Amino acid sequence: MPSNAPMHLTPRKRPRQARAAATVDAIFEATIQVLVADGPDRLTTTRVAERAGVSVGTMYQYFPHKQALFYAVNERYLSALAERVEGAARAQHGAPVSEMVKAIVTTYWTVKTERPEVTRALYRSVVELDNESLIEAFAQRVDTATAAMLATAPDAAFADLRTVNLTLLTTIFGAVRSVFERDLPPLEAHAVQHQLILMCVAYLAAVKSAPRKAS
Amino acid sequence: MPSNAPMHLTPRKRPRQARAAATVDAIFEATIQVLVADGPDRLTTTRVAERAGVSVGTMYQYFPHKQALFYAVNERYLSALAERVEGAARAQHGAPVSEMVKAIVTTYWTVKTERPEVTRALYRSVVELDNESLIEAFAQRVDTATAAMLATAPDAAFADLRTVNLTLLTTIFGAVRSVFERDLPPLEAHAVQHQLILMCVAYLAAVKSAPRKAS
DNA sequence: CCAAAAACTGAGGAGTTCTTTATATCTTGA
DNA sequence: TCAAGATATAAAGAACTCCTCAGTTTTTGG
Repeated sequence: MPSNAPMHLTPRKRPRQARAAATVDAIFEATIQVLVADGPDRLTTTRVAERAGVSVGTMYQYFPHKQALFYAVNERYLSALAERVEGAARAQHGAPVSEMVKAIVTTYWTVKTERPEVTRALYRSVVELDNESLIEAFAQRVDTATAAMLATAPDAAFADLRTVNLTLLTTIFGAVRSVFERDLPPLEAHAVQHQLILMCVAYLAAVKSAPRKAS
Repeated sequence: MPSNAPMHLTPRKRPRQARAAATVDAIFEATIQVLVADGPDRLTTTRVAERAGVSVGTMYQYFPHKQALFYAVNERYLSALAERVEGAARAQHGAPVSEMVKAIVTTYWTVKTERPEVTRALYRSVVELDNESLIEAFAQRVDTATAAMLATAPDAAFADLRTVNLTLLTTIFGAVRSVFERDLPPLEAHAVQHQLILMCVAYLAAVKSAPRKAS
């Protein structure tokens, strides 16, 4: 909730009464629903308000403008996602790398797949705004968590942990996104998930204790 | 150019005179420029026309509506991209898998990086429309090309070539996209590119001649 | 050279969308 | 209980946007 978001995107005021908190929640929920049902460019303030069962004016009491709403929704989502991955990473401290990889891939994949339409809708919506800080913050959190995890691996050490970790995450995030974009049928998606784990494990085995980074 | 695009997205008429061809080109170019400069949701018919140095009416002579224009631009781009990758794949028939991987990754990465702002702009814009058929067609082309390539590898055979190929491409496409999304600095981006090749090679080594697909 | 075909123009109608604001209603704490 | 603060409302203005069409200009082929 407390965020280093660009100021122009921060909420206008916070709900103080219970009623207001419920309203804000309803607005968030409505935003996602509209996003899922109508797509990012049919998301209008009126539509969201209507769906949330409040008037437009109410929305503008909490969010200075549409973008801020968008931003807040994505922030929430990414924050929850980061939390899950952080948890998974923490749970694997000291485990063999193959277990680590498996856990991270599975967790990330699972979260993204739990509500596929939402995932898809948000993948599409992050585009609409200056998402740099959002992505950055998310990446930072996960980066840190998995780097710390990898450092505790008993069966491998990495000369350039930072790069290895970055590559791993880039690949995992990207692969999942690709699968969504191509809208692969569950069977193939699942197969890819499995192969992705193999791939990451093979990669880590190949680079572990390797000199710097071979040119 | 002849495409199996949804009919409602097909061009209205084709240019017959040289002048008209130039106009259409200018419109394409302008679309990309506006996309780069102003982003997808500030892309308006007026703005594009203005930038292209033609009147709005002219645009509507060739494209039935904005979406069709969008679609055409992306189709062009993806088609060119597919062509490059196909070429690279063809050139590697019979080469060792490590060379194959290197060539594909490098080619794809290079094309995407040649004009980074354009790449970024289009990554953002594909979202705006029913891009399924677009992505599908692109993926299909590349899939076919790389599968054919991999089948000729002298130093490896794959029990489930289809899945391996799919995984490979999903990963490569995704990783590149991720790098753009995170806006990694050139140094890190380059490092990841290198690592990605290692990763793919390690993966192929791990699964080659393997039984079916290990559960 | 000239008529027919092709290409181009751009003002403006019809419809949206964002956001403000004056007003009304609800909650809370003393 | 009741005033003050917190919330909610909905009408409406200003600003855009998409797309059309009646009319003009350019190109082409004979």
